[in-house]
Amino acid sequence: MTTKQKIVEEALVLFSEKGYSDVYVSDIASAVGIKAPSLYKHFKNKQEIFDAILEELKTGYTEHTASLGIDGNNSATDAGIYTGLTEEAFIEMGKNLFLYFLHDKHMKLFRKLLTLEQFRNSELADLYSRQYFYDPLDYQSKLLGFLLAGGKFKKADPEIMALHFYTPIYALLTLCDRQPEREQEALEMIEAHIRQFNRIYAEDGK
Amino acid sequence: MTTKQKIVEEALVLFSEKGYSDVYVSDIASAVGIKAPSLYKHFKNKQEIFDAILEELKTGYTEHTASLGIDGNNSATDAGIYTGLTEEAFIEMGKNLFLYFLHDKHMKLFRKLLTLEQFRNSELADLYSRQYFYDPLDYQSKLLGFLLAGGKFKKADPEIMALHFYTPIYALLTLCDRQPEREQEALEMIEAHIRQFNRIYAEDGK
DNA sequence: GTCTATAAGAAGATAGAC
DNA sequence: GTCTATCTTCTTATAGAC
Repeated sequence: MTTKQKIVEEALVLFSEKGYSDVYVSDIASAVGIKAPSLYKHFKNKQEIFDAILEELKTGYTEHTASLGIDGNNSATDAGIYTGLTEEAFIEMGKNLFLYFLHDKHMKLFRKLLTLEQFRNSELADLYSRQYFYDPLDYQSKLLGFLLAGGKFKKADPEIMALHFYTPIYALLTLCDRQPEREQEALEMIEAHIRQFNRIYAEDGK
Repeated sequence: MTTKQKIVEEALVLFSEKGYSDVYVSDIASAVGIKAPSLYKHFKNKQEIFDAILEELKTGYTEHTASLGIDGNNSATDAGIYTGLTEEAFIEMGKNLFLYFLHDKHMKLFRKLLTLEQFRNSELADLYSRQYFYDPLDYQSKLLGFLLAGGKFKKADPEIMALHFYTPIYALLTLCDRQPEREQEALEMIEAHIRQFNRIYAEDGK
């Protein structure tokens, strides 16, 4: 890995914990293992390091969503997978999704960065909303729309159903970002949540 | 209002937008209408201003929760109110709760402050979790427990039911903190959410 | 590309007049 | 209690040697 890449990487770690202003150029340099002035051979100034992080965040997210087929192209095949799932497998899938969001290094760092900078940067506010509200809801609602069409659930608005499925996971995610020691408790709530979600949305009499 | 109170008030406004480090003592002084050195006649240093805000947050929240009866004493009477509600009134109540959280000046400022400082101060992390996760869920689950006992809903775990009721509202609240222009859209989602919540938790055949 | 030395300026805090 | 002037420290950034 080049020094330039290391700088971006270490800066992201620091910014995600303390926010832009409380991270000093010398902190980043230290983390990389060089002195602050050397850093200016790679970036014009501190802001340019932050911008490089943003670029990575944006391109990375675009690639990620494209691969997930959030544009809707893959939902049909995804639904094919889900319709055959048992409740236990469904729960395992929910937990795994939560754990991926929670522990994937770049996901976590970017999410915390967005949390800290959302009120001062409207571009980041928009990115946060898309990444942790609209896109997951879109994806889930398309998926649930297919399951609904397949008769797996009682008739309901798939968008609200997605809200009911996703927002508990979202709330627990932000809880664990803040207090990682609550992860076990969060996982137990997710399991109970999905079990009850399945039950209340199950067709009458099931 | 004393100058000291004005300082705390204006500092809160500024901290909630930009976070502790990006607000300068001179900014606070300006907002109050004095010069920075004058401010040191009222507070020993910048941190002491922040601490005064925290004190206000903590005492204010204690009083607020006590008045709401989050300790459980009032849930019975509250349930008495809710059992007689029509769906429309239930929706109106949900919207009003959301709007109160969203627009009440101190609620909003403190919430944004907690959001910005949660990763650097474990006391604030804990306060955030209590204030926007555990306490609302406790309150709602007690309330829903009474409604469940009254036969208004199908049998379910009231804690998870509270999760299903509250977390969509929480997610929309944080969305609107970030992007206030989405308030109308959020209100519409809350209405649709509560309608569907009532329907899926309704006893079979209702 | 990395270093030491240092400039330039910002921000917190104090001294002392009024 | 508020002000102007000032001190101190911290932080970004540059200069120039290696």
